[in-house]
Amino acid sequence: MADSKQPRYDQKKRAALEAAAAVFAEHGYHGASTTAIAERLGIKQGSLYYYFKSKQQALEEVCAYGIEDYASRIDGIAAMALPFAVRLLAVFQSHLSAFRERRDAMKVYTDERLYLPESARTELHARGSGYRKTLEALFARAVEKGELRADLNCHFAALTVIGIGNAWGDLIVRDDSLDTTVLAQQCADLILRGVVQANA
Amino acid sequence: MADSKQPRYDQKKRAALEAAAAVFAEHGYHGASTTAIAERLGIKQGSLYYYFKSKQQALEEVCAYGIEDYASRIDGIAAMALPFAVRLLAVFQSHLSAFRERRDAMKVYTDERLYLPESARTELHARGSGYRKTLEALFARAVEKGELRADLNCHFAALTVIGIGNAWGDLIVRDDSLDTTVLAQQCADLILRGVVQANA
DNA sequence: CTTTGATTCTATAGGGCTATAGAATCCTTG
DNA sequence: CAAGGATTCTATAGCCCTATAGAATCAAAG
Repeated sequence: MADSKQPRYDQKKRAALEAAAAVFAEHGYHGASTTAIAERLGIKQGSLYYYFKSKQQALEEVCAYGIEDYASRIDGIAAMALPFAVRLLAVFQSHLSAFRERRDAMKVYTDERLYLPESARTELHARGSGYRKTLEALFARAVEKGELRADLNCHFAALTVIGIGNAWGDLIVRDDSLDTTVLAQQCADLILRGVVQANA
Repeated sequence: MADSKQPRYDQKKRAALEAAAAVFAEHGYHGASTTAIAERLGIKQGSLYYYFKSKQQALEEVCAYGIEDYASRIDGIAAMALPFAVRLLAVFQSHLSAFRERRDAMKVYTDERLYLPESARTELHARGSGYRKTLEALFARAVEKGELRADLNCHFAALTVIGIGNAWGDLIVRDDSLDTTVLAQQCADLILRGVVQANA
């Protein structure tokens, strides 16, 4: 009973989440209509409220879904003992593939989460700033070990890396032909070495 | 007659543009109501249509206003014969102060222009991709001169620089305490030298 | 003071949207 | 098949929104 019913519901709930993500991503939260989300799911507008209490709750869930695995993956990267260069590559790789795999939800998380009320944003904010802090610590440790310049501002560097990831994520979402693996390598390479001639 | 009337109109039209920019920036295009824009201007909702043909046209004008000086300034930078490092700093400086000086309009340009119909986006797109091409050429020339690594992907580098500028611009808009001069220096420094120890 | 054009106001048509309530249908299980 | 819960549908209340039309007000010029 509970075995056969739950999976069916969960499956459709997931589909509802993805439909909401897709419509939010395309039209923005305010520009999206519950009718459009329902249509994408193949049900009528009113039926959507079987899965979501309200439009706003749908946004909350899409945002949480978007950041979920993206945020958790960095802990894995931080746990491994690897050279900084490898870790940084992994960070970009993870960031960019999150945009590929959950493109709509990630886009919604980055672009639409502002429209949530303070209370709803708090939990999301914790995940997001946890990500930033972990990344920052990753830089700091590499500086201590002498892998990176001693004068590096780690806070600045971490925010910039996230910014680059989001900027390319935005482009990835709109261009399927972009190769995330190549892109991640280019990003890591740029941040590591800069653009100046090594012997200059 | 034409001397005394036009200035009065132009002044208020500009104010209307800035009111629209502020409300679009805060609530997004779809989330913004013409009532809110009018209220900020101190007039009634219906009166707004004396200045704008439609809500969409207001968005177009705000976007154009946002990108206007930002896009034109890079031509000045490209025209001057200066070392690449100085130019890159100027690019970041110009990009970030555009977000400071026209914060709302710039934010609207970057976040909301997608909601314009194709036709309206074409002209804006020309300005935007002109900016990108100029920046790309700037990188390419520096590579030719041996100032930068020969293996640098200039297209990638230009897009990343723009991405960084927009990412920090987003943060600047929401945090007045950030110093754009310092930030521009940090950005330029990071891109030029990277994070790795010079003697590593 | 009167005229004339510029600017703003009031009022409203017409539409779309969210959320709810209750009926209908489906599907499983006994 | 019959019962009961799960899922979807129909219909609608109630709200806010954009855009327009025509009246009212203001301000400069004669």
